[in-house]
Amino acid sequence: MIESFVFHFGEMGSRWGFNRTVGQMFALMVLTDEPLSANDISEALGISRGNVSMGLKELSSWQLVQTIHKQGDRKDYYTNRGSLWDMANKVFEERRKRELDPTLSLLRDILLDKPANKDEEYAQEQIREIHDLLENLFEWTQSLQTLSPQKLNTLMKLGSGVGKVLDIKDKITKKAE
Amino acid sequence: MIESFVFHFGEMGSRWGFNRTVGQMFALMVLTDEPLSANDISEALGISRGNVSMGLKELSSWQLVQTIHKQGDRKDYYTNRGSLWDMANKVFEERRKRELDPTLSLLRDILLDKPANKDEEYAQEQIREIHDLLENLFEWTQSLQTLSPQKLNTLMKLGSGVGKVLDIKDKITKKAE
DNA sequence: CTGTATTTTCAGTAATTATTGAAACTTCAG
DNA sequence: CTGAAGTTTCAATAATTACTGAAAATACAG
Repeated sequence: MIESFVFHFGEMGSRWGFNRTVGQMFALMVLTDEPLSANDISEALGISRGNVSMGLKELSSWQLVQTIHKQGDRKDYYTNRGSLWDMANKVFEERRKRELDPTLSLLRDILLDKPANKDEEYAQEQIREIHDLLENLFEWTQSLQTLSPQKLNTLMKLGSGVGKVLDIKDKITKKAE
Repeated sequence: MIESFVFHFGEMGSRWGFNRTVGQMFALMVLTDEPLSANDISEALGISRGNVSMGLKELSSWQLVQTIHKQGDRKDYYTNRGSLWDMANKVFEERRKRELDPTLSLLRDILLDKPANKDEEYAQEQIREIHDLLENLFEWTQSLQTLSPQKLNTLMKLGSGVGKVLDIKDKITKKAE
């Protein structure tokens, strides 16, 4: 049971921005109550000690793990940091930083150039559209992250019903004019 | 200009689920008004003819390209399919299918098992939390896709202001009780 | 139909990315 | 301090993934 989960999240992990073993390491920590030593992880997953060290470094850069020191024990112990919600947030944010940020900044640069001919003009139009779409998306996801988990949950539960709520809001705003 | 965009989207493409050359091919088609022949693409990107063929196949499976036949010309021509919005939607949906679906179904399977001991009990609790979170996310993104582009745009523009709108909705619902 | 232009396939190879393991480094109990 | 226990680094290598190009398949103008 734990195995199949850990294995699967290794595969999935690669889609979420880190590689197989890093994904497995993280999954293992999430499913294990007790903090684990680097050796525990190495043995549980059958990977080298060095690989574990690199994986922990990677997960730290995502701020997904915390180190625990037991007194009278030289070893470091590791466990996942924060609630599941926090972790999901972290991954989300980190990916936005790594994927959306550089793209947006490149697009802005390109849009500063003057198109040299018809073709470039068309290309730039397209790029502007992409830029605007991504920027909207960027700002939106950013603002969603400032919402409390409860509010976000309400919003998610609302589903497409959010359409109706928007209509109501429209009416109210119009009345106020 | 076009080059830097195409190049960059090649790199980014890998994050969006397809590889470098497929990303570049798609970027090229988006920035080019005229439909392109497979040879055009091969030359423009400096990649082999066979690779183009495989890339087009991949992009078709994402329903991102359409084939155009010019009469009196044997060659096939290709261009991106649908508006930018449609394309973004397609990528989004396809990724949900490929990433979220299999994970959810694995999690459901695991949750059917009876935990054999304390450790597995803890693990299963964690898995249940993850399952619930992902399922909510899944349903939410699905319902967002049924919203009209305009409504979605309003929602995005609203940003964190959506919190206030939810409060208003709360009041109204309570009054109605 | 036929012959040729075009596309697709896929075995072989190249490029990239992940992993190991031994050496260097760090830490801290005694 | 010292040295053993522990961690990190990184060059070498393994595993994976992407790409090429030639051969097979397909499509279609004449």
